[in-house]
Amino acid sequence: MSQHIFALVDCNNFYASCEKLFRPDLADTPVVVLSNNDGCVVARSREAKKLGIKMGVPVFQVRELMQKHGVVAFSSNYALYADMSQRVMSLLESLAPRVEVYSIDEAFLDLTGVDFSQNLTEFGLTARQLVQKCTGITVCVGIAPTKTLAKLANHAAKTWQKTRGVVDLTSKERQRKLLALLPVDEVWGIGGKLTKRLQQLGVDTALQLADADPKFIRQHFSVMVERTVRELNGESCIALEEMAPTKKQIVSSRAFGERITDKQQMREAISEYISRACKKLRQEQQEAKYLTVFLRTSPFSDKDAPYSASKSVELDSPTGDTRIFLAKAMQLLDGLWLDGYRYAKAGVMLSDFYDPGVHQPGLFDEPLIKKESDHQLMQLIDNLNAKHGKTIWFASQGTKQDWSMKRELLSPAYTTNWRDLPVAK
DNA sequence: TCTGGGGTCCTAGGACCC
DNA sequence: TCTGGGGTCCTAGGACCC
Repeated sequence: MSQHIFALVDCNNFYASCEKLFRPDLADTPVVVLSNNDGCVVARSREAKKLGIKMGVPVFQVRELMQKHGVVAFSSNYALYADMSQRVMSLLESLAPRVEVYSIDEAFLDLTGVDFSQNLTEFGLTARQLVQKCTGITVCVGIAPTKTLAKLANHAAKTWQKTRGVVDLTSKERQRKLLALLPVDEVWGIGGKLTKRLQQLGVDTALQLADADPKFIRQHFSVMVERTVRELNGESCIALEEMAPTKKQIVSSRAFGERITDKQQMREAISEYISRACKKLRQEQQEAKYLTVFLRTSPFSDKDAPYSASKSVELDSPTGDTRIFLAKAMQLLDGLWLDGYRYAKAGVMLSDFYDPGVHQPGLFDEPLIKKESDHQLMQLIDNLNAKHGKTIWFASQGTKQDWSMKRELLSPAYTTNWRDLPVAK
C-alpha cells in the first residue's frame, strides 16, 4: 500500500478575518458575522469566541452580551468572502501539484510523492507565511496520511498555540496520542446523533473509535462510519477530488425578512428563487427535468400554526428556460398556498439534470420543440445581468421585494466594486 | 419580536414484477 | 381453511458537512 500524504489548509475565522482585513481599527475588537437576515452568528473572531459566543446562536440571545463587550457585527458579505477565497486558493495551487478546494475557506493539498527540499512541517510553515503575506489571512495546516486525520491535525494546529499553526501527523505514535485526547465528535463525519449512539456503546474518544472493529461498526452504523474508522487508522479511503463533480441539484431558498401572508408576495418570492436557480443551472451548462417548490411557517414559533409543504413536477423533457419553470412553479404554488398562515421561508429545487441535447424523450411525451432563439434569450438575460448588475428580470419577480432579506450591517464591497475600494490615507 | 443556506450520501420501506 | 419469495427501482427522510 502506497502511503498518501494530505495537507488540509483551513483559514482561521474566515468571514470575520475578511471583515477585519479592511478595518484595521477593529484589530483587537471582537467581531461576528451574521447569517442571511442577520439571524444567527455564523463566524466569530478570536476575541468573540473568547467571550463565549457560540457558532450558530441566534443573535437576539446574545445581543446583551455583545453590547456589553462592544462586539461589532457584520451582515454576510459573500462577494467579499468569495473574492478573498479565490486569492487564497490560487496561492495554494502554486504550492502543490493537486489541490481540492473543499469549501470557501479550506482546501486539501495532495503531497503524495512530492519531493520537497524541506520537511513537511517546514512546508506547512512556508504555506502559512505565503498566504499571510499575500492576503493577510491566517491559515492553519494539518498534514496526515488520510483526509480524516488531516482534519484532526488541523484541529490540533488551531487549538494549540505552540504548534505555530502546523501539525505533521504522519507518525503513528503522534496519531494515537492526539486521538486519545480528542472526543469522538471532533472526528469528521461524526455528528451529534452518531456521537450519542457511539457513547452508549462506550466510545467516547477518537482513539476508541479508531480501535473499534470495522465490521461491527458497519453492522451497527453504516459504511460511512466504517470508512471513518479505517481513515483514523491511516488507511486512505477518501480520495482527493480536484474537479468539482457536476451538481445533482440546485436549491434556491431564503427565509423572509418579514413573514409573508399575501399570496402575491409569495408569487414574487418564488419567481425570484426560480430565476436564481435557473441562472445557476445554465452556469452549470445543464438542463433540469424535475422541479420542487416548498414553503413553511417558522418551526421555532409556538404561537403560529405550523404548516410545511412541498410539491414537485416532472417535465416531459429537460430545459434551462426560466419561463417554463416559472409557469410550472406558479401552478405548484396554487396547490400549496393556504390562506391564514404566516410564512417564514420558501424555496425551489431543480434536479434530474441532463447535458443539453442528450435526453431521450419517452414514447408518448409531447416532443418539445426547442428554438435556438429561446436559448439565445436566456443567454442575453444572463449576460446583461452579469455585466451591469441586475438589469432585467421577469415581471413576476416584482420590483419592491418587501419580503427580501435583511442585511442591515453589510460592509462595503471592498474588492469587487470600484466605488467601494478602500482608500489608503 | 428576532433562529441561515446549500449541498451530499445512505438507508429503509413501498411499489412493482415475475 | 390455506395466501411466496426474491429482485429491482424509486422516494422520503435522516444524518452529515461547511
